[in-house]
Amino acid sequence: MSDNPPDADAPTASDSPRRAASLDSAANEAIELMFFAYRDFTDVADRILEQHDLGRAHHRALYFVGTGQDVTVGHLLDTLNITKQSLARVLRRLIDLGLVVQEVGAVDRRQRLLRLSGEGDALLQELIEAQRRLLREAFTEAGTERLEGFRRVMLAIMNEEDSARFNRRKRLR
Amino acid sequence: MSDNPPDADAPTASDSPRRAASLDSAANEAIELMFFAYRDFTDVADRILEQHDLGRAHHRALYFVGTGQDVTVGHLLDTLNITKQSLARVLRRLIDLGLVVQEVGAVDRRQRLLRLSGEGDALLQELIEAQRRLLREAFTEAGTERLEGFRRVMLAIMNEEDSARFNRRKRLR
DNA sequence: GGATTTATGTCAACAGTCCTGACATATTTT
DNA sequence: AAAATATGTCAGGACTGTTGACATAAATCC
Repeated sequence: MSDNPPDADAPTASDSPRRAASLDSAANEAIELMFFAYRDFTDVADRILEQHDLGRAHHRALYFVGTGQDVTVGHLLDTLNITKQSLARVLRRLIDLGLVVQEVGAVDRRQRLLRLSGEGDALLQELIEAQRRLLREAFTEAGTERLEGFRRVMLAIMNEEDSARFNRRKRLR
Repeated sequence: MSDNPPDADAPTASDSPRRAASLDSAANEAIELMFFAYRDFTDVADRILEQHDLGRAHHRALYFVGTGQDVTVGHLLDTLNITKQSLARVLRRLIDLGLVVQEVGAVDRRQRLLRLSGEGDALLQELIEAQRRLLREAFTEAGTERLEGFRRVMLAIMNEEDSARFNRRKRLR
C-alpha cells in the first residue's frame, strides 16, 4: 500500500515487515506469560484430580458435560477436538466411576445425552472453585479495572471457531 | 475484622463466604478463556512442530535453551518442572538432530551448557514468530491500551515461584 | 420399504510425554 | 578420602492422543 513511508521510524501496521517494536516485545513477554500462567492455572486442578486418580482429559470432559445443556458425544468431540477413541476411553472411566450418566436422546434415539451424577457434579464444582479462587484472587491483585483488558485480549487470541464456540456457550448460560 | 457488616448486600472480601458475584462470574468466564486461548496459542506452534516431527516438549526445551544464558540441564529441569528422565529423552532427540549442542561447563566441568545450533535457532525463531504474530494481532484487535490489563492479570495468575522465575528471566534479557 | 447416512461404540496398535526407582560416572566440595 | 552434586541411563508403567477397521442402531432419503 505505502512504499517509502513518509516517516521510516514510525510504527507500521502489524503485518508490515517493519513492525512496531513495542508490540513485538510485548508479544515476546506474553509468550512466557501464557506458558507460566496456564501451567499454574492447571496445577490447582491437577492437585485435586490426583486425589481421585483422574487426569486432565477427565477434567475437560467433566467440565463440558457439566456446564453444557443436552451434551451429546458428538458435541463433546466438537468441543474438545479429539478423536472418538480418545474420548471413549475417558468417558468410559467417568461412567464406570458413576460420575457421568448417559440417557438415550428423546428426539434422536441414536444420541446419548450426557449429564453428571451428584457425585460428578460435586467433583466438578470442587475443580471449578479451585480455579475460580485462583482467578478471583488474581483479578483482585491486578485490580478489577484491568479485567476487561484481560478478557478482550484473551478473546482476541482465540481463533474464529473457538470464539464462536465460546460465545455460543455463553449465550446458553 | 468486621463482623456484622453494615451492608449485608455489599461485595465482600474475596475470601469471604459471601463473595462478589461479578468476580465469580468473571472467573467462571475466564476458566473458558484460559482453555480456548491457550489451545489456539499452542496450535500455531504445533502446526510448525508437526512438520519437523517434534512435540511440545521439544518446543519448550528449545525455547528455554534458546532464550536463556548459560543454560544447564539443571536450570532446564527447574524451569520445566519435569524429571531428569523426561528431559533426557527430549534433549537426546534435539541433540541428535543437531538443533542443540552441549559444551562442558568452563567453571564447573560437571555441567553441560546447552545452546542452540544455527539450525536450532532458525526453528526456534520460526516458532516464536508464529506465536508472536498471533499475539501481536490479538493486541491490535483488542486495542493496545488493554495490553497492560492482560499483563497484570496474567502475572497475578502465576504463583510466587513462577513469577519470580519470570522476573528473573526478564531481568537477564 | 430398502438403501444410505449418521451417532455411537469398540478392538488393536502405535507414539509422545510424563512418572518412579535404581544405578553409574565424573567432578566438586567438605 | 568421603560425601555431595550434575548428569546420564536402563527398565517399566500410566495417561492421552493418533490411525484404521468394523459393528450396531436409528434416522433420513428416494
